[in-house]
Amino acid sequence: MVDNSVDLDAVFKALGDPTRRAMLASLKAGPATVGNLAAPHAMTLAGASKHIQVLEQAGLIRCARKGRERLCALEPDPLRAAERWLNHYAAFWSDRLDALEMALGKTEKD
Amino acid sequence: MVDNSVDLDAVFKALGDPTRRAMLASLKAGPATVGNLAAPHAMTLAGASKHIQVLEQAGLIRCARKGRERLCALEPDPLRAAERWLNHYAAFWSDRLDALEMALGKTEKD
DNA sequence: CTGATTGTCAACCATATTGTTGAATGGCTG
DNA sequence: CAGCCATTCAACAATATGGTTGACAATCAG
Repeated sequence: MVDNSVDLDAVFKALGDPTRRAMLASLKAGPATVGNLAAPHAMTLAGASKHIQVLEQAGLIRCARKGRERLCALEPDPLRAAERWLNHYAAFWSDRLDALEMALGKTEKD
Repeated sequence: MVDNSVDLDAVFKALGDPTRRAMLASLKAGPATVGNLAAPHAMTLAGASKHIQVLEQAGLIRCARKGRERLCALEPDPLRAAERWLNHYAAFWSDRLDALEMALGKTEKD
């Protein structure tokens, strides 16, 4: 029941930005500071900080002060929840690939 | 290579709206018309039509005229691409659950 | 204490998103 | 043809998003 309280809206919205997805990818290597996450992304620190807040609100990362820095780490639960949602579609991935053509031919589906 | 030309930005953005996710869920039962997809979602047909266009642009569905209706069907590739992206994080789902605490304790990660 | 580093906050701008209405299109039906 | 049905288009409004700047708070180093 780990991923019950996950807000898929917030999670998918957060994932819908390449900067944020890149930040998550960076965090696969381990926890990182805000400045660290911001560095590769030609934008101000304030801008990056906002992205990080979006990720944190979505529950995708968790952050905590460490001295004057802020350390952020990946939080896997929401990703798993998203993956689970997508998995409900796994049944389709085998067949049904041309559902549209079939439907166009049949007009009615039994 | 099926899911190569998939725009994850568009896909995740499209998934970041509950109305659109619900529409996709409806389409699991089989192809449906615009009116059909719109029906459960207290909004004008024009509004629903826009959502459907977003889904279509993201490649998540494919639509075609069928007489005076427009028939839409699930297109699984982008969902699979999204799932694949998430899967790069699967390695985390076993351990690393408290990476932040560990990092706070250690300051350096070797 | 002074000053540099790290990050956030508030205000602001430009653009995108979500939704509405009302008119228009395309297609079936009598 | 006339009219209805399903859908889209255009214009608009409200709000959200992504980004900037400049001021501020907190912490570390000397």
